[in-house]
Amino acid sequence: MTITDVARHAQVSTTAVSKVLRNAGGVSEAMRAKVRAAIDDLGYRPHNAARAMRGRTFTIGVLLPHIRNPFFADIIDGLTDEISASGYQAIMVQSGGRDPAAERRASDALVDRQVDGVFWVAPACARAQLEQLADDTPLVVLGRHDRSSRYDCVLDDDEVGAELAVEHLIGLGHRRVAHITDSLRSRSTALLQTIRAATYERVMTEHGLAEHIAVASTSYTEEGGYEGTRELLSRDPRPTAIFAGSDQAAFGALAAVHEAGLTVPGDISVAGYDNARVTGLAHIALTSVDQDGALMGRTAGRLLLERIGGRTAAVRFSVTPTLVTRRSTAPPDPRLEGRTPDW
Amino acid sequence: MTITDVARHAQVSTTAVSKVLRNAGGVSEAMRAKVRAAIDDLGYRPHNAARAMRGRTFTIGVLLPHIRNPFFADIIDGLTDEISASGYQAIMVQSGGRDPAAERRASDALVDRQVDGVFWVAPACARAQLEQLADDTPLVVLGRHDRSSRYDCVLDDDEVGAELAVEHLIGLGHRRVAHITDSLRSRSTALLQTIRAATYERVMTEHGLAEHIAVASTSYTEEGGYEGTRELLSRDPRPTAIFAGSDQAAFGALAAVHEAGLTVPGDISVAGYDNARVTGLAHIALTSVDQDGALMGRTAGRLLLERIGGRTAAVRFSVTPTLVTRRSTAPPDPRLEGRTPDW
DNA sequence: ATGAAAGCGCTAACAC
DNA sequence: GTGTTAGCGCTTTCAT
Repeated sequence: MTITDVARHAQVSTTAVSKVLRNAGGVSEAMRAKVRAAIDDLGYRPHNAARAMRGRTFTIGVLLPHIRNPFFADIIDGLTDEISASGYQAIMVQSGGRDPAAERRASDALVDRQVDGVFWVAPACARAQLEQLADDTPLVVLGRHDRSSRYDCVLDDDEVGAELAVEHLIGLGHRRVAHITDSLRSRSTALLQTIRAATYERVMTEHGLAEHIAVASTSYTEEGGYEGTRELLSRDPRPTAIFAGSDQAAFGALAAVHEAGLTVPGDISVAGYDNARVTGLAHIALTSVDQDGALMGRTAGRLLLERIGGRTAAVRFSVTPTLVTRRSTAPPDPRLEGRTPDW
Repeated sequence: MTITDVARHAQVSTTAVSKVLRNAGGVSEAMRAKVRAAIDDLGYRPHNAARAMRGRTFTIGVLLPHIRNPFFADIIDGLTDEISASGYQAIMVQSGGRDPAAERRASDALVDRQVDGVFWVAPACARAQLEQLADDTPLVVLGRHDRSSRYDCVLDDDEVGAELAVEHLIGLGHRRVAHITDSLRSRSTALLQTIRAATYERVMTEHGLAEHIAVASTSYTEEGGYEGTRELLSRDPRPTAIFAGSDQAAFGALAAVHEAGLTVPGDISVAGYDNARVTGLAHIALTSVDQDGALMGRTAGRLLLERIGGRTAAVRFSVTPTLVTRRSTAPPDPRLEGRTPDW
């Protein structure tokens, strides 16, 4: 079942069919109707590989570090929603996130498959690699702070978000506020974990709490939050609040706190980041920085379609996060603040 | 950079290069070496679309209902692990899971992109649709119980798993054990949610607890577990234990229980199903039926590669689940069992 | 064992 | 506005 069959069945040329298929101009209404009828008659579907040889694949490649984070699901739902009417199909590939070689392979795999555009969530590679990719194919990057004139960026203001969380905890009366970050760093300050961690330190310092800065450098996963919290809890005195750099890490933190026989927020307050749609449904409703993943996903989809459509000027879309206060944060127990007086 | 460039650089024919590329026979060792050198020299990567026109795409299509379930992540990790050395690349597409038309579109999208094989996780469509797909391309299905001679099945024994969970709760002394299931049903008994629910009813009945059967039919998601539990808690007398058909639903259940001012396992025991790798790290460590997602993913990968390699005989791989007991289940509070005596 | 050449199904430049 | 036709890069006969 090829374009030739459709052309024969409709008694027209393959060119005409091709034009109708691509919604290209230069076809009469009558022609369009005839061709559409033939396509429906025959149940014809264009051969993607053949199209890829000369033109579009109508495929958008999505690179995700992994699929364990429900916040990514929010983003993808937004993207899918935005592109669903366009005839484009999103295909997702795991980039691994922590192994540069694996990440590169995943990116190459999409280029090799001739995707019409790439949506890359939280790339860990160097900016140069992104720009190189952007020269090949339209690119939208989510969650990086470095600027580029060759691809679009969608991000939230992580400095504002981290500040909201830390100010919230300090405002509740906490002094020993600890932080869990992701150990993956680049030399630049482009990675969101770097910015969240730096902001944490800045706000602590501004409040005269520099001596209480305590960072566990693990990862933004449940395991990372769990391990990081175990480490933080072993310090003396232990923190009374933990700002985890992601909700997943915060959930791991809750597990570690509970396992240590402590309560949240009685003994320790815990705040997260992302506020994925399900975060409010957690057993301990988690205080979290909200960055509207669905909106970011939708925007990324729109920007990518625009780029595929020919736009070359770079766009930077930044979401301002807000704090959603729930039950996992509360003022510290006065007895836990500072060392026990001597008298 | 095409195969012609490589051929010219190596001073051989394109045929020779093609053979080396595909590890086909009929090439001398010297030829092979020359060609490989040229490929390395030029940094050549085969053009996937061109290959797809005549041969393989070296791509495996994965259909997932969504990416919100960490158990799926376990499965995908297993799959990726298994196929990583084979030169195949997995691309994932969301099937939506609940809308038959969307599911069909997702499946078509993979066929259109000429994937060499499809791995379909928890399809909701009719068996006929699976067989039709299997006629087009090698297919491995995960989580369906209907048998077919045309594709391979990977599944766990959901009857055993559900029995383990319900027997565990009854064994602890619970009588009012409720169940949360997924409302998506097919006419056949092929869907795992149907089997888990039917087994729950069977075991309850066998223990003379038919009158206490209580099923909330929502979905296997956090939201589904939350809504289902709210409904179950509104009954009088309310259940003392809930067997949720998935861990995600169980997490939603925990939230609803907590929100109702009740405790787990003090007032209500909660058991789940799947035991994804992170389940043990939840704030309330969840009792769950373990079905080794990574093993299932690895097996699916192996079976698919075998099928792509030419096997046509159908294989059915079934995992026997086990119960992992954690802190979310305990004997019921005696005061909650039965109505208060009259004396 | 090696190479020449015919397509695979489509798009786009070009002719009418 | 419509049709003819030359490729896109690869695999695969079929000669040699």
